[in-house]
Amino acid sequence: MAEALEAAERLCARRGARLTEIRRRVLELVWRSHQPVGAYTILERLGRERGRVAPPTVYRALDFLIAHGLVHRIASLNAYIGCAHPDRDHIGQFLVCSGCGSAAELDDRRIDRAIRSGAEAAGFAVERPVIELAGRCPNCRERGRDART
Amino acid sequence: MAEALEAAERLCARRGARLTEIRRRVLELVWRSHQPVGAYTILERLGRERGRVAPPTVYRALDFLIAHGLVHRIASLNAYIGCAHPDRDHIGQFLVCSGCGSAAELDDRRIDRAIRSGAEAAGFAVERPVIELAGRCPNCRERGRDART
DNA sequence: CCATGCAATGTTATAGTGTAACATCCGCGA
DNA sequence: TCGCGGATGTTACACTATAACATTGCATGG
Ligand SMILES: [Zn+2]
Ligand SMILES: [Zn+2]
Ligand SMILES: [Zn+2]
Ligand SMILES: [Zn+2]
Repeated sequence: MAEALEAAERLCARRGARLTEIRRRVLELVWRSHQPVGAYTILERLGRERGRVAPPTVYRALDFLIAHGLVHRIASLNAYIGCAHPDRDHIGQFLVCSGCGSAAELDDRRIDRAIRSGAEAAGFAVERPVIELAGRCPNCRERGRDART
Repeated sequence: MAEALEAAERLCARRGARLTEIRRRVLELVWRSHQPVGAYTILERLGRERGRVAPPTVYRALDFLIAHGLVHRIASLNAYIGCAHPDRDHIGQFLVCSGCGSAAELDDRRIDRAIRSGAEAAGFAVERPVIELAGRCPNCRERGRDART
């Protein structure tokens, strides 16, 4: 996580983007959670440090982080997660565990190729794929733990 | 669309599920829209016919329709769309056009295989994939029309 | 130094999406 | 008839996100 922060610093410096205090703090909070985290959870945690914080503050920071690929949004959860490889220009593919709530990022070229060629066969040009695979992570799978869903 | 309604009737009859007046009406409204449609849009349209209708009425109908595969939810749009092949046991893969707002369902085995094998390689068992590909449909692509995004 | 312009943030209010909880109705079988 | 379970009605609320406008703060050229 510390390295994620450093990577973010470097990346922003290189691009001339300003990783301000708030943006940096939001990024930290996203990383600190080991699961995808909701905007209002961030809001609340940020509020503990800085007194009252309003939703736009958090959403603007998230917008910035997402625009720079430092954070991904997981639409099926309305939640946000840090990206471990913001340098690579990539789309996210997510493995979302319904047992423990964790999410891992996958970056499988074959999946990317399959969706692009499948879509192309239908005459469709993919721009922003949303790939979010709900299921069971290795841990939860092994332990046959009760689902949270 | 009429045939979608009939298919729904048959499917529910076969399963002993009750396609009640409201559920049927919601299904019609979903199909009548040629784009993915939001729950509150359905709510409003349903309200025109039946006087005041509250959100749970619509959400319950949608839950039923989704459970029986008659309707899919598109998470990245918070919207719902009718399924043309409710018989086939399938997951949905969607091509969502950011130009005209339309959405087409794709059912590409190769995509399904690619995601399952990719996830499996990470020890992850996929249960409910969410595949929503935002991009340009053939029409909008050709006409270089202005994006809505 | 000051003007001034632009990006970032603060602030208030509101829009949009979805559910909990409990009441009521209605058809069907014991 | 009585009771039961599924469907619907009703109210209230939780959660997610954005619009609109005010303010701050910093860089940059005059
Ligand atoms: Zn990533
Ligand atoms: Zn798990
Ligand atoms: Zn379908
Ligand atoms: Zn289009």
